Amino acid sequence: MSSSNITIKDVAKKAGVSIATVSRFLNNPGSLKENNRKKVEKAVEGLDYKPLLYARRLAGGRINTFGLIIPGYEGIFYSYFALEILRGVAASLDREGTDLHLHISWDKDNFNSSLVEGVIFADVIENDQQLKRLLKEKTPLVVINKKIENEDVSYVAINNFKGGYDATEFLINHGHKKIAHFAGDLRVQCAQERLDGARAAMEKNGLKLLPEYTKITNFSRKETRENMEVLFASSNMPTAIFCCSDEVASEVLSFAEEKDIAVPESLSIIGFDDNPRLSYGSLMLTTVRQPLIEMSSVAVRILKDTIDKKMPPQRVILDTELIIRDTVTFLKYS
Amino acid sequence: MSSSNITIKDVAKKAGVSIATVSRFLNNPGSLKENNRKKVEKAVEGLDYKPLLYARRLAGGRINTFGLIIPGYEGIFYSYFALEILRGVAASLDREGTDLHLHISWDKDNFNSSLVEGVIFADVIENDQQLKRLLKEKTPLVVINKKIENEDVSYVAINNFKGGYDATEFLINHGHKKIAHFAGDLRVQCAQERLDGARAAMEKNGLKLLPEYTKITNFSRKETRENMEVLFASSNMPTAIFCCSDEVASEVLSFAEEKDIAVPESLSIIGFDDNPRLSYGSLMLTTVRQPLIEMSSVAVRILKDTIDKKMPPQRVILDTELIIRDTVTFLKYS
DNA sequence: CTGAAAGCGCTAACAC
DNA sequence: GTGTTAGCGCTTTCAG
Repeated sequence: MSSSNITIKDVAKKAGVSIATVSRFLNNPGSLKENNRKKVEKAVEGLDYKPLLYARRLAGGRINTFGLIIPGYEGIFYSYFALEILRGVAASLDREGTDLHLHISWDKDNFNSSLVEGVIFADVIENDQQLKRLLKEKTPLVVINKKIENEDVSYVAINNFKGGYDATEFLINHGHKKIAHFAGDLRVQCAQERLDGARAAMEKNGLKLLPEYTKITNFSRKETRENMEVLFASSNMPTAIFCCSDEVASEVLSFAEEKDIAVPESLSIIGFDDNPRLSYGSLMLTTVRQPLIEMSSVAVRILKDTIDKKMPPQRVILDTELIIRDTVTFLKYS
Repeated sequence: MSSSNITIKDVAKKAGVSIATVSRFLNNPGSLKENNRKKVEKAVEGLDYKPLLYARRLAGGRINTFGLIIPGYEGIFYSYFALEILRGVAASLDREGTDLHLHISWDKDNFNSSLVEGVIFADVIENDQQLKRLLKEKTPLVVINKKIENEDVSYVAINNFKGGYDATEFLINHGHKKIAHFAGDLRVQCAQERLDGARAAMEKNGLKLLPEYTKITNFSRKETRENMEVLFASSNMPTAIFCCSDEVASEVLSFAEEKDIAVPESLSIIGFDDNPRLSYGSLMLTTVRQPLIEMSSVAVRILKDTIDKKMPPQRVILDTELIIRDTVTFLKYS
């Protein structure tokens, strides 16, 4: 229905060769005699012929398309993280002349890998089964943002633990002791790791991350606000908050503004992401940068290598970077 | 290589029926006898069978995938427009259980439609040939953001002329006469239409959009700045600028801040897009909102209708809305 | 309602 | 180098 109807046969007839020769022209032009190559080339162009990729694929050929699976998990598709990964992957693939098949994955696991040559997971959240299935089907794949240790699979992630550690220690070095952490959904690996890092930094410095200062926001603005309200109502506000994401930090910032809590004088804040939305204006967020674009391009590179060169799974961990801006200050001893 | 290897044959054997029956089960389960349906169902689940979509497609079946083509045109993939269309289309398709095949289109026209059932163009910029080709191939398609009048093709666009007109008239109604327009690349239809609208509003009110106040920014921050510098160096600054995009308006805003030009007191500004990035903070941008998400979902619906119900091409024009915020004020007569 | 069989357009042995 | 031919896994007549 949606094809131009000209097939390899038409090209063969017009060029006066067999369909096998046309196929060879398509896949390995160098193997043709100059003379034939020209004839076929002319025929292909004259007919504006494009091979039917699914037929090619069925016969064992390449289709030059990678899949990108983004977990349906809450608002992740609207998160800075997901969009940036999407951008990065799309840009990298574009450079390679590969197309992108995007799949938002809910609980159904209805992704059919037959339309792609390999798959990139933008994190794995509650879709481990899907990952396992694709692995079993021998689909070449690479996971971004989650370290999968119990399977033989490529991943590219960041050192969330160190990111959390550094941010928290930075706060401690500024004299803070009453430090809170607004964590993400702890079922999400990076959230747990950031929390672990924060906790480790506290303990390393003879402090403790108090339970009443450890709040689960699930990366959500709404839950962030609820937690801020609880904290604010208590008579025991922390002097600094390390947040699991810039989005969460942004909500803390708004809350502080509403309640006239001076930032950073009365409350220091650190985010996580380096979302450009929060890097300009009169109060720029101090945050932990994660190299999302680089993660994407590394993932694409790895996937290409596993497909083209049948390279074994690779595991890459990239570093975060603390970006120091306006929202942290030395604690005033009053 | 990336398939689970279980085919319709295996299912048929396990269920004790013919492959034709399995095929029927897949496409129209209602046509089977209760008894057989159950047997096949059990076999499919037991084997974790997923049909190979390319084989299905080759045999004439459905694959449930739409293509989205975004022009490679400069930084469009990084624009608010493109990302929002992408989001909107992805969200709509997700609701329908349809997958998305994303293609960034450069000058090569190497998009192969055989992997999709229909195509959505996020604007058409210097890839008219591609559009024509797909049309010739009878690929079901719909164009977003460009009115294609000389072909029989569906589109969903907005009334850019009216958007430009309203914005400019709003400025005029605030006493402005020295109004500038920072236009986009005029080869892009919406840019031309916004300019036309601005010009019409001026003339309707006995004014004229002066050549020296009509600047081509090509939607780029850099060119916006260059134009601002020229304007600023001249002794004849406008009192208001209507910009072709929020991005451009944002650059004007930055420039004004740097040069201590008070906004809106000395310079009123209107953008176009309603990019949320500029809708908060201490100075919120007055702008023309275009319903990008709605455009996306309408496009998806039209495409589905043309494929499923073979509906004829549809043309939809949505309205813009002037969002009044902080950056326009009445001109002070000094 | 079900089975047999003929392709869909292409690639990949296998001969020549 | 090139042509012939046998499938790839599925849908779809066509009989029964």
